[in-house]
Amino acid sequence: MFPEVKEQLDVIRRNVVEIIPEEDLEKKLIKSYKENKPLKVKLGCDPSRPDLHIGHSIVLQKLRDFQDLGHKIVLIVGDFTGMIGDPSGRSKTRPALTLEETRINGKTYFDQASRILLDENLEIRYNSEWLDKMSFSDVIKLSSHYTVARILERDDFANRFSKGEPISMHELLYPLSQAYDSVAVKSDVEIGGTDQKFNLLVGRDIQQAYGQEPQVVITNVLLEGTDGTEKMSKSLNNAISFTDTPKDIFGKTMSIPDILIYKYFKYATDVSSEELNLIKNELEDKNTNPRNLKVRLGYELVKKYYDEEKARGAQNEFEQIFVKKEIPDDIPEYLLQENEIKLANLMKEAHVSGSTSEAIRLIKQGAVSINGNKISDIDYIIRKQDDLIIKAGKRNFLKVKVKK
RNA sequence: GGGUAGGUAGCGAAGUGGUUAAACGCAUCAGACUGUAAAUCUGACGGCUCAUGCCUUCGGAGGUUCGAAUCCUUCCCUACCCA
Repeated sequence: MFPEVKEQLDVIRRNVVEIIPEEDLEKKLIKSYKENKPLKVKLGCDPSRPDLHIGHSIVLQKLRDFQDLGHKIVLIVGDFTGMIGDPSGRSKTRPALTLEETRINGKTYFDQASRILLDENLEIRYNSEWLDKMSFSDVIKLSSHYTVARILERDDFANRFSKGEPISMHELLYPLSQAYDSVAVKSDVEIGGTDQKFNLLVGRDIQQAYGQEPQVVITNVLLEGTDGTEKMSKSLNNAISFTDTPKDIFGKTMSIPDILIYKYFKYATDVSSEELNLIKNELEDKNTNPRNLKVRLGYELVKKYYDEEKARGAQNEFEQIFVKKEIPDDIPEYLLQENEIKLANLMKEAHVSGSTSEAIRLIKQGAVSINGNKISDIDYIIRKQDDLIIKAGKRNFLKVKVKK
């Protein structure tokens, strides 16, 4: 039923950062093979930020590999831990969510994750199921299995502590509760990003403390965001989300720094390893314009989350606006009611700008044009005549329609 | 319980009675340029029918003063030290 262990290991190793410890994984695979019993592979999902981005796709893809090999994956929605908020990589305490909010977010999470995962060999659990039922003495018992010194080994806690930033008691419980999830579902393997390494390892210790065989930990690459430096994150405004429009996925891709091109191809798209090699060669060739590879990358990403047609469309539209500087086909419309109105006011009305002041600023800066003619008069008045197209900045268009 | 240092625009961080809508950095937006929504340079960046004008901001509420982010009172919040 399962492929040979060696073959499985090859698939599992691909694109991951660390397998801790690798011998244990092999042992578990051998056992599973002999007993014809799938491994349980756990992933904790953070329901506080349900918007999945292409950085998440790396871990999801790895889960998919396990599914394809015939193993069982368990997604744990941290609806209960969501009330704590994982402090990983954060410098601040995160806002706690209500149980209900985390449930709603959990739902959105799966809708998006299903673009990569299979429905079979998939189990979804909410950790409130067991964590909410723990008594205070259960919590004390759990806490007794770990020490403060070890918790403080975690970089982000250590940093915050030394900088004198607040760390609430309940945050210290986060790694423990996540570890307890592993006990509750008896996971064989847990996967996550490299930033999760600490939490994942705590899972091993806690499982042992509860008399279980410790899980194998697999960490995956973290993808930098479109800014090229910070890790991709919705809150840093550098993420390409699953739910972004084809236009946005393409456009954001075009804005990444050149050095990230290969990494994005490798970890975020479905291109084959042969193609990947070709891309690598092209990138090393000084005669290649990296822009062309970015176009290809944008195309691949849109294709992955939508389809080829949308990918072509997004590419065409991008070239239309930015290369040929034409007006895109699909732009917002505004129905003009007044007989005459100041341009700046209209811009605010139609949400082209956030305020009249901003609109005036844009006009002053020469960013606004009507039907292609630049407007520099801040008091410019629009009269009810024919339909017209206002352009503010590079990609902000508005079609003004006149009621006939 | 005692003590000390703090809470400033989206974020970080100056400013300790007037010329401060508040330095600077990041983020953001625009213009130029380009290989592109990269990089770089320039500018803008609380709101107002843009005006050497008005209004609203410096944890909250009061107060002193011609005038307060700056002084006083009180409340709330955070960190650290001592117990």
